[in-house]
Amino acid sequence: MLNAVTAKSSLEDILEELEQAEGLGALQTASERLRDHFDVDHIVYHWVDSAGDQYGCGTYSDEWRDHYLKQNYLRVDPVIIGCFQRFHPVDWKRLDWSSKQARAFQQEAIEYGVGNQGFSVPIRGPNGQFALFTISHNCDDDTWATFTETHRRDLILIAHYFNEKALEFEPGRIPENHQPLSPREIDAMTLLAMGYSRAQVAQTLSISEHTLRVYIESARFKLGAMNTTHAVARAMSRGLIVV
Amino acid sequence: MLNAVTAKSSLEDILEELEQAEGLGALQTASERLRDHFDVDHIVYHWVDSAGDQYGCGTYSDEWRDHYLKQNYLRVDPVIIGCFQRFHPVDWKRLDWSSKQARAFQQEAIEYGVGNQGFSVPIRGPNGQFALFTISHNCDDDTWATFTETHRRDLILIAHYFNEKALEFEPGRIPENHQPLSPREIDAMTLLAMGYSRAQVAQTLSISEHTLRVYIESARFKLGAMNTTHAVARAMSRGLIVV
DNA sequence: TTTCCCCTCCCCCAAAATGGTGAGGGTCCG
DNA sequence: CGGACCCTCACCATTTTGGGGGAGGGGAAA
Repeated sequence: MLNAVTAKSSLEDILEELEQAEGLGALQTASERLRDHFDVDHIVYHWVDSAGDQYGCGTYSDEWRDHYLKQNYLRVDPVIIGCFQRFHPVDWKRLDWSSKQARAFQQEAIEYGVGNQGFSVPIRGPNGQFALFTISHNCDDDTWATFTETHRRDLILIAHYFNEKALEFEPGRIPENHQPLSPREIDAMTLLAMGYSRAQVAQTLSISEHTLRVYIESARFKLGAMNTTHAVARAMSRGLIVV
Repeated sequence: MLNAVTAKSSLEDILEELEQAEGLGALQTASERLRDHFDVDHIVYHWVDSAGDQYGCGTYSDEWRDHYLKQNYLRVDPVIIGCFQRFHPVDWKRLDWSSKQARAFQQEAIEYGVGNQGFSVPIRGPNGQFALFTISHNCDDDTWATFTETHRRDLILIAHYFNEKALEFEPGRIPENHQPLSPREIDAMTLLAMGYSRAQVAQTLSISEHTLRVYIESARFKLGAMNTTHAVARAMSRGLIVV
C-alpha cells in the first residue's frame, strides 16, 4: 500500500543529503531511498542528451534498462515523447498510448516490472538539455490520483534537485564545442528554420546573399554541422534558436 | 527588515490560489501578494521568447519596465545572460558584472528602484521557452544570504507554478492539425536532422534515393513546410523527432 | 596597440536538392 | 470490395547549396 504519511523529516533529510552529494552515484542511492520513503515500486531519473545519448539511474531492473537501450525505445516511449512537448508534470494515463507501438511498449514495460501507474516530471536545462523524473507504481487509479495530488510539489522539487546534481556532475556536459552563435548567425539560423531560402533570408536581413553564406558557414562550423539542416537542428536542440 | 517568519499557511494559500488561477492577470496579483508575504522589495516573473518577444509581470515600477524594453536590455542584462546558461537558481552577486555595459546597467537599475540584492530562478519549457523568476531586495549581504538559503526551495516551486500558468495562457499556443508522420517519414526526418545528405539517408535506410524523396516530400506536406530544413525544424519543435 | 571576432561584400563552379509526373504492390478498415 | 494510406522505384529540367578562393572596416578585449 502507498504510504500516505507525510514524514516531512525523512524527505527533508533525503533532499538535504542530495544537496550535499558528490558524484552521480549519489543519485542512485537517493532514488532508492526515495522509493522506500514513498513506498512505491520505482523512482527513476532519465537524462536525454540532445545528441541522442542518455543516462539513467533509478530502481528499474537492469534487464529493463538494457532492453530499453537495445531496442532504442527512446523514440517509441510515449512518456518521453509526451513529456518532451509539455512543461507540466504528467500522469501516464494522460499520455497518448493509441499507437500500436506504444501499446506493445507498455505491455513489455509491465512485464519487466514497471508499474501500471506512473507520474513523470519533465525538466530542462541550458542548451536544450532534457530529463525526466519518474515515479511508478502498481495500484488502482484512485489510489494513484490521491498519491500524485498529495506529493506533486515534493516531486517537482525532487526532480529539480536530481537534475541539478546530474548537470553538476555530468562529465561531457559543458564541452568546449559549446560555442555561442553571433547575433547575425542566430538571425540566419532562425529564418532558415522558418523555411526561408538563402535568398529570402538575405533579403529579410537586408544583406547580400554572399554575406549570408558567411554566417551560415560560420554557424555550421561552430555547431559542428555537416549542412544547413543539421546546423538548424543543432541550434534548435541546443536552445539557441526557437521556432 | 526581512520577515524571517515561515508563515507556511500563507504561502500555501498563495500557491493554491495560483494553481486555480485563470488568466495572466492572476500572476500580477500573485507577485504582489508574494512580495508582501516575503516582505521584500520586488517579485518579478519575466518570460523571454527568443524570437525577441517578452512578457513580464511583477512589482518593478512601470518606468523601469518601459525603460528596459525601450533600451532593449535583454541582450545586456547580466541576469538574463547569466541565467540563460545555468540551471541553478543564482544570486545576482555570482553573475558576471565585469563588462562596462553591465555595470552601467546595474547602476541604472538601482536608480530605478531595483534592489541591490537579487535571486533569480531560471526555468524552461518546451520549444526553448525560457523564463526567469526573480526576487529582489535592498539589504546587506548576510541578511540576503540567510534569506535565500531559507527560502530557496519555496522560490523554485513558486517559479515553477508561475511558469506553468504563463505557459497555460500563452497566446499562440494552439495545437494545430498535428498530422502524425509515418515511421519511414520519421526515419527520414531524424537522419536528415542528424546531418545526413539524401544519398546517405537513402543508403542508411537501404532504399533508393527516389523513394526517400517521396518520404521527404510527404513529410514536408504534412508539416506544412517549405523545404527540408523547415520540415526538420517543425518536426523537432513538435516533438515528432528527437535528435 | 595588437589581436580577435563580427559584419559586410565579391567571383566561379561543382554538387546537391527540388518540382513535376509518373507507376505498382502492400495493409488495414469501414 | 473499394478507398486510403504506406512503401517502393524512375526520368526530366531547374533551382538551391556548398566549397574554394578573397578583402576591408569596426569594436571590444588583453
